[in-house]
Amino acid sequence: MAEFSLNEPCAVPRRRDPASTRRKLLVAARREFARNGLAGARVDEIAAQAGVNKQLVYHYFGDKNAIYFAVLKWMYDEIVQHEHTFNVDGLSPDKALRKLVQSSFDYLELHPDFVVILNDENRNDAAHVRNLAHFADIRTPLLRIFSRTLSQGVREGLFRKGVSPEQLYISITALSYFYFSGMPTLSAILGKDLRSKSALRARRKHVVDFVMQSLRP
Amino acid sequence: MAEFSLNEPCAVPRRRDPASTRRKLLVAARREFARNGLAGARVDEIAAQAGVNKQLVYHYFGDKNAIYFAVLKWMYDEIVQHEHTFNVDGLSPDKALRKLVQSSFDYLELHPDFVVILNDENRNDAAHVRNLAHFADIRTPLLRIFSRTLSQGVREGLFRKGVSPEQLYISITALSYFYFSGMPTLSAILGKDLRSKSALRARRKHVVDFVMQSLRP
DNA sequence: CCATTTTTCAACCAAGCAGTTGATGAAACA
DNA sequence: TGTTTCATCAACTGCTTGGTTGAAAAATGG
Repeated sequence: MAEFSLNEPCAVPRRRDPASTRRKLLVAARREFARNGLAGARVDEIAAQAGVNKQLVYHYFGDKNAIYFAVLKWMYDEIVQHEHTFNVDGLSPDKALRKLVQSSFDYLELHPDFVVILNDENRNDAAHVRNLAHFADIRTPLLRIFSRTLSQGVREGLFRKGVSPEQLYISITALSYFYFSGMPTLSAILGKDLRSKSALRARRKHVVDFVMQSLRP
Repeated sequence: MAEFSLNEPCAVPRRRDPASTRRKLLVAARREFARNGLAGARVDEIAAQAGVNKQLVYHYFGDKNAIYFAVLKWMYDEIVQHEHTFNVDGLSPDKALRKLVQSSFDYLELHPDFVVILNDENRNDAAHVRNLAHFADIRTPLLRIFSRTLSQGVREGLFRKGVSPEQLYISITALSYFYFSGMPTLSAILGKDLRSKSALRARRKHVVDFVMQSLRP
């Protein structure tokens, strides 16, 4: 009987490509953590989705927590990079704020993984985000832009006085974030699909209006 | 050598008290699910915290999912009951809304478990909440009160036109909910403790102002 | 007091899981 | 070409965990 092994070298021999393997693992991990959270995620599943052996998770990252941390750092870098592309120079404070609110809504719409992983991080008492703070100033660039825009708008008489930039930052984030983060239960409660094109458009408009109206002098 | 068993009847013999046992299990489960989510929660831990044998979880509820569902239903009943105590009759729409916004903030402050369990439910795509919808109309009473108050305020010229009650419901909830749900990461980012008395008071005031200002005609 | 039902429990099991081991073979470089 | 380094893998280990079993103890009811 002829020996026939599934383990012989493939017709297309696999190449050694550590960078690509690492990246594939990160992508798979992000999906898996988003779907199931840190506790619910399965290392086997991450490896399978990445199409590599489970041991490589340990080889490249150390353990489950370490790859989770790497995913978190990756997401954070993405956000900071994105926020650095914001350009509101030359815009009046109200136009600028409008644009910023829209941007933060759009970002969350395009990155559902971020929302759900951040939720998990919060349940875990931000243990890893706190750790991230050792590497970098995690105060997002957006907060600084908000502060500048707000105070400039107040000076120009476009916005009312007495609004704290930090509170505003939390509120603007909240209005968009909660919509996406609570979408499943909200959809169930309201009995409509909040992910539909029209629902998204309606929410986006409401959020912008709500903020701008609130800041009127 | 004298026999000495840890299993002999206790000095204070345990009483059979199914109702109390069930309740103790629910309380423990709620804590455990809040701390670790559905996937992360340990049935052994629930039983231990309740001070009873693990098998009682299965005896009274069936399986892990079933007790999770029971916790969810319990929380929901609590909320509905709480919202039924709202009484804004006789108040002008603006006073009424102010009171409602404060109440929803206060409720979340007093029920951190609720926030964190609802987050988990959302990550699970609201699978259980959807199920809850088979038992009852889960559209919360609060939504109806909002609707009435809003339209009355518009009629009386106290609020601007064109605000959808559903969007308003989402926004008011968002402004408070996100503060609590995102507290760990927000605290890390802003570098201050958002759970402190003064921070809570400041946020509460901001939320109320933010909403009321936004609704001005 | 005895039979029956309900509540409680310790011990156990099978499956699933994070993490380990030891080997193979491709690159790198001498 | 020989040696070293490192990416890759299959198979395994030990522990955790959801769930089961069979029976003792407490109430119930005659």
